[in-house]
Amino acid sequence: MNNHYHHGDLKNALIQAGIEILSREGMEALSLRQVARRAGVSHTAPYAHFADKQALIAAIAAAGYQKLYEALIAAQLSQDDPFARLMGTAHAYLQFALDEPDHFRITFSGVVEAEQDYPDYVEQSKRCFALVVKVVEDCQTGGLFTQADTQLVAVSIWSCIHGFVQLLLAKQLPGSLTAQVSIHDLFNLHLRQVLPIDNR
Amino acid sequence: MNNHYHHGDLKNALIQAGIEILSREGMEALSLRQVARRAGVSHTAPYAHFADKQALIAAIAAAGYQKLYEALIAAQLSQDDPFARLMGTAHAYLQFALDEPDHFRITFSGVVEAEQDYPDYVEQSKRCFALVVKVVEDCQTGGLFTQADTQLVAVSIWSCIHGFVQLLLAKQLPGSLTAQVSIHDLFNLHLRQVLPIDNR
DNA sequence: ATAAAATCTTTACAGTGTAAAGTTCGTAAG
DNA sequence: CTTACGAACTTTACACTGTAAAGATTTTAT
Repeated sequence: MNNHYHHGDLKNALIQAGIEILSREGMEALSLRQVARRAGVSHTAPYAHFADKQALIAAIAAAGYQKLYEALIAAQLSQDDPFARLMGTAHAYLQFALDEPDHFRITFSGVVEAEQDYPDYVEQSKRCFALVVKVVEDCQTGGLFTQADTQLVAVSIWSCIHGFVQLLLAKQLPGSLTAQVSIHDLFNLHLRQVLPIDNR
Repeated sequence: MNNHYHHGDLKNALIQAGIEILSREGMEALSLRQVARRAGVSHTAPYAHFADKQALIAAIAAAGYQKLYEALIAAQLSQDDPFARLMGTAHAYLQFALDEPDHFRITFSGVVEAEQDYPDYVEQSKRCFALVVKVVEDCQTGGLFTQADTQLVAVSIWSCIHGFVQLLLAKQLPGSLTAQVSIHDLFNLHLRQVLPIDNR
């Protein structure tokens, strides 16, 4: 019978509840007890699936990376031109951050301290970075980039978009810069470095 | 006599205590009660000087910006060449983040939600950004940059360094990139965009 | 069938943010 | 000089948090 025991898939329910709380009430409201409440279990039930709050956050962060990965994949598949793919990747990154600012923030918060303890999180992270590297490679093999060091170019591009998004979320950019407009300018500017001048 | 009343400069003592806690024990350990304990007052004494925890964090963040400002100023004064100043600025930014990672993080955490409620914080923030804009301007008037839009170039540069530092602190960059080495490469790469090719 | 393991609950405790009311002290007005 | 007041601080109180410990229920393995 349907007792309070054996929820079925509590682990994922907790992660999902956490994401919903982030979306509705923000980071401050994310507590183990609130998550448990929303999932309809006692406040210590999460400990059967997560060692501590950090572990739950790591799982939520991994889910954030996964969502980001899917958005990036979708953006890349919708474009043929390598440069357009790169641009679409940047937009998708920004869009995720704007849609789910607190989920985005917790994903990159560095709250996950001993990241080696959460292999899921590490793997999702690497997958995303690999996606950026790949699109950069495509640009290079397409003869678009003059720069040789793929990894360095990828880090440069990722840093630029990530920094922009972070500063935007933290409201540390001059108000005159609306997100949707300036991300395009910013990228055109940033990418002009690695492209032979003006072939787009 | 020296009763527990009228500490003298409790407000600043609390800010300093908070910074020390960040330095020694990290963000998790930063609580009003701990701060009060370290300052040698009761756990509600801070409420005479700060409306709530947010307000204390805003003050700590403002202090972080101030410290960053001083580091940037020092870096800029030690160089004559505009490009060297820009490079020094980037290094100083990174150095602050490496020296005091949690103070840096809380400064840019976006934890300060209603930032208009903390004019100190806003002003320190603007001062720092103005410093970046100024060094970019110097580069432009020195004929170094081909790009016209100073503000956009400044945002691009700031985003790149900030994103790199954030990703580094969150350990989201491939381990092969050691900070001190790659910040130089990254900046050479990033700045190559706005400089007429290869005059350094 | 029974033991073991996994999942969940109840109970308990120390730590947290903050509200409320009381205490002490500097200071300004009479 | 006194007195009253307001600022700075303490004590007390409460709801909430993370997490440890022990008990209850259900599944799984032997």
